[in-house]
Amino acid sequence: MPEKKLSRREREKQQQRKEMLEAAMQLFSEKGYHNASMQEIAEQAEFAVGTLYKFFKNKEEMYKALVTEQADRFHVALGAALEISEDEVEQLRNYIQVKGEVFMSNDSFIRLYFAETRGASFNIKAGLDSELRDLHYQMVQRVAAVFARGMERGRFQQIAEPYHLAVALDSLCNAFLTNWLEGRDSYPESPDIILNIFFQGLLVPESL
Amino acid sequence: MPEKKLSRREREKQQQRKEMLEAAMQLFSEKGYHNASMQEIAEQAEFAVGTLYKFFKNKEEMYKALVTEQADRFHVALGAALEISEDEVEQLRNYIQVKGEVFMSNDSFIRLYFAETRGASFNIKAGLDSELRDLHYQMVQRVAAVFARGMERGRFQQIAEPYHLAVALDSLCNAFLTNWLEGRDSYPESPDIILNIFFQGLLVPESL
DNA sequence: CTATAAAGTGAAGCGCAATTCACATTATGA
DNA sequence: TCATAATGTGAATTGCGCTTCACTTTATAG
Repeated sequence: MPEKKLSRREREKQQQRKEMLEAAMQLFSEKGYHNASMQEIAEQAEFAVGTLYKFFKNKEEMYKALVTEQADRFHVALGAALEISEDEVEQLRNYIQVKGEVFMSNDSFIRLYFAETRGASFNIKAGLDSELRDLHYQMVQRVAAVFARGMERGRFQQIAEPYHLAVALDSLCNAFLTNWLEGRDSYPESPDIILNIFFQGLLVPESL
Repeated sequence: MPEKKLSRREREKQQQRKEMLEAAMQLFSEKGYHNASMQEIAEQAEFAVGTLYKFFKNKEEMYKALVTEQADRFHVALGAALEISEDEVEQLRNYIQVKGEVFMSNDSFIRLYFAETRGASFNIKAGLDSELRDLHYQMVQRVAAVFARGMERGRFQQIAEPYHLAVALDSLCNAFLTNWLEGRDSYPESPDIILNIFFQGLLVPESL
């Protein structure tokens, strides 16, 4: 990573860009892509509209930059969570934990992310949604690998395909996060609440 | 239900209305609310734009009518699925089954429904999304009641709160449906694949 | 068949918001 | 200090798409 290569001016521009994206993030997540105007974003960021266009070719590019940059950050964090431990259960626990932490501290982003990856994305003509979905798919595959390894090692029972389990785990996290977003419930303090649903069989063994 | 009260003309109008909504459904689900124009919808439905406005006050009302009518149908079907059997496991099985069936045969609708209930809904100024979310919430509560009753009767173990289990089960279905929508995978033939994730504990019991 | 009403049409009006660009302001450095 | 370039500005332009409504077509009934 080139670090100190940046002149004062360049750092300043980075900062401005960042502030524009922050304003955009807030408005897009509040009102959606089509209901947030460039005018508003400019005001919120305390720039003139024209200045936004010095940084971004158009509204769509701005939105793309916003979403992809955040999504990258997010996926890097999730990936790292899977690397912390060698133990499969710990890996899953960390995944749930980090996913919750990152989302809860970026609730503007979470709205956009869900809108793009879970609802049909209707904001942008093409490309962005499939790009994000691929990122997400890769992440699910990495989680699937954890399940697979746990099975190979005899740690997990083979109650379903690893990929299905990964989809299931990820969707559980999302469901609880959505609930939290809607203020219906809190995201579980402990990842174990989510893990338990997987790890404990619900049905009472038939004792005929 | 008033049935045969309709004159020929009135039946005709119902039919026209239905065709308009079908065209709208297709375009909204393909391109999203803001990218589907009334012009296009009119062409698709083989009416003039003006005629659409004889049936719907404006674009937003049309969209609302579309989504709420479909969502009602859908929730009625789901509710009925829970009534088919007395047995808790069967009730859950039917829920999963019917949810899959209804969605798979209305894949245009599923896109809109997910966009409205799972992503942040940015299409409509106010009201619709919260209305749908409430419907959905009530459905989840009904599923939660099934879990609760199963626990009371000693059929289920108390591995998590009934409401959490219901959220979990519902989100699993959605995750598999989303996967199917994206063409990554098929929705499980049998509801048991989803149920197994709940009913079988994943972790191998420690045998020290 | 004719008059009247009901239904259907689509070109034109209108407002909104993305984008542009001529100008103003600020920074640079000679 | 002043000339020049880089940056920032926001009013004006532009185009799009919802909505309207005067008109045409079709149905009804006398």
